[in-house]
Amino acid sequence: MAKTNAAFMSGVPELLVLRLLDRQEMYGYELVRTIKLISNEAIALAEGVVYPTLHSLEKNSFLVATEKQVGARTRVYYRTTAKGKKRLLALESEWSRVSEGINSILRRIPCPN
Amino acid sequence: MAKTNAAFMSGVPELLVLRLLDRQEMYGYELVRTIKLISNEAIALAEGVVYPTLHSLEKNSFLVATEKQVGARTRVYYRTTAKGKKRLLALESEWSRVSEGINSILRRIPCPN
DNA sequence: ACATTTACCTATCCTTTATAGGTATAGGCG
DNA sequence: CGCCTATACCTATAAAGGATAGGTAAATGT
Repeated sequence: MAKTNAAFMSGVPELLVLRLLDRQEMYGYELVRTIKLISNEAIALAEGVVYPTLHSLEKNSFLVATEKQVGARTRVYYRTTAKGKKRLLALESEWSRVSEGINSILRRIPCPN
Repeated sequence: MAKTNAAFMSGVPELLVLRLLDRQEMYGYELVRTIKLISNEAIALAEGVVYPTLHSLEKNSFLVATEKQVGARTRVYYRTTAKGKKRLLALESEWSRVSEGINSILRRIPCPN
């Protein structure tokens, strides 16, 4: 039961997964731990969120999967495709557009009333 | 048919509506225009999003409504309650936590491979 | 031996935004 | 006057996707 991130999470799993996999190939369980770690515990995506995200991204050809044997165990590594890189750029620009829009509203000094 | 903001919008209508109404009381239609304006067109919430948000916030006692006659027309003004102000603080802190978590991941310089 | 961690997965729930309508008044313009 | 646009409110339904809660199995630690 991962700590939940109530609001502001729509689109975030897709963005972060694409971003990390664009840096280097990783497997699902690794993504879960890494996102939690490098966001300073701010974002904890449950496995039940990450795996469906990976499958959906793969289905849309944003990612490709490669199975690797590690001892007797199989890991499924993912990396971004060219299409996935384009998708990532679009999401990043969407993120900066929206988050800056929000921040520009939040930054306004409240009226004293 | 307002321009749509595909992703990254969960929790945003509630946050922005509360934030603006905490500054000064406003009515729904005014919120729609104002949010679009002061976000530099980055965020356009349709009326079909704003009105249900207002009703839901009012139902939860985060807002109170006051009807005002303007000529022969009725405007419904909303302002935050004490409970709404607390809710706003919680959402703001949640927003900064999540958005900083995301940005701290996006900021990482990509590996050259 | 047993519990925990690693590693994968899916089904269902639930929230809530998006879309697409609808009503009615006010105001500008030819 | 007649028409269009802007103002101002509203709701019903669709659609998406994150949250939760499961489940399997191997590896590792105690």
